[in-house]
Amino acid sequence: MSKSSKSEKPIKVAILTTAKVALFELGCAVELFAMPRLEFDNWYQSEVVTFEGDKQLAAGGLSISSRLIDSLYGYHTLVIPSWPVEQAVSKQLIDQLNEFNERGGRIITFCSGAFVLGKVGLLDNRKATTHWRYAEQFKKQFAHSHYIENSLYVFADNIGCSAGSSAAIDLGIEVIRQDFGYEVANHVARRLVIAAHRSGGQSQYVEAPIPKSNRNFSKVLDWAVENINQKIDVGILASKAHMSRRTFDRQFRKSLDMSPKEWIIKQRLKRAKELLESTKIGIERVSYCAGFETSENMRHHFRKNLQISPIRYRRQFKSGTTHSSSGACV
DNA sequence: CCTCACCCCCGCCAAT
DNA sequence: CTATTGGCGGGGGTGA
Repeated sequence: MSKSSKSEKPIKVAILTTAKVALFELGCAVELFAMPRLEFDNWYQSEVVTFEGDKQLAAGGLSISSRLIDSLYGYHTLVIPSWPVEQAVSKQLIDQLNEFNERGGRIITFCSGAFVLGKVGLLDNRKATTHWRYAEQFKKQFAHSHYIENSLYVFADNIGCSAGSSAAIDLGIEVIRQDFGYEVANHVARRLVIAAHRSGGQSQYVEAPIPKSNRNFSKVLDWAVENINQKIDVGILASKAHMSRRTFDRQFRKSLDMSPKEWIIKQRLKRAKELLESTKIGIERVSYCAGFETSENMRHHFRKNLQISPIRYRRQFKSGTTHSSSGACV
């Protein structure tokens, strides 16, 4: 199943509701995927759906009426905004989810929605996350899945989970970025009036309500992103975080489940992708702006991480859509 | 592709 | 006693 937004059919999205659905997360899903956005061609075609009858009771006595379906056939993406953690998943839904997954459908969950995937077994041997308030229960209940601490969202191989409310939007924006590119994602973020670039863009990688010690940690990441075009020595990062090199390495692994160097390369790739998608800057200069120093180096990491060359990556996104200036970097 | 100097990362362990 | 810290060093990855 391809994810191109060219002149093909729009991507069909199902947003699943259930009794006692969390309204904020449901709202996020609707806002991200179901708002009409006439400014974009081929925007998602989304529906709120349920397997449970024509009305669900939500908080505050609000009743929601959504389309009753008995199959996920025809949808490309399923969003599960939340799920009452104690509530069982019906046989029908289990079967539908398995089938949907095997068919190559994409599933993203917000907050407690991850419990559905857990119960179905789709998170076995996979990285996952959920709202921190369910973390302990989640780890206990789904011992086969690899719970990632302190991460706002995880998304890989067509399955994504995110933590609480605002992380849901971060995940949604990431999905939009993959489907429509960097500029469109930014545009949507702007319309939602959320910070697409929260102070340098990276505080999102560290869960917010964590006191002091982690504060400078995220500051350092912000600093790194702002200076991504330069050489970045891990030792410098450690000293900026007021930690020994060894402790920094450990903290980093614990928070982000990757090594500092790995993270830096990810950031460089991200920057390079942005430039390739939204500007016409030459490859040589893109690699320089992203801090790769040489284009061979960049090509190496593109191949390794994205299985595609920079040029081909750019061509993928050249689809008569928005073209912007030649743009200066730094 | 290869090669080589350098840098990173993580297990180990002693110290706190 | 356990938990955390941080120095060391080897093996492996990175970059020119």
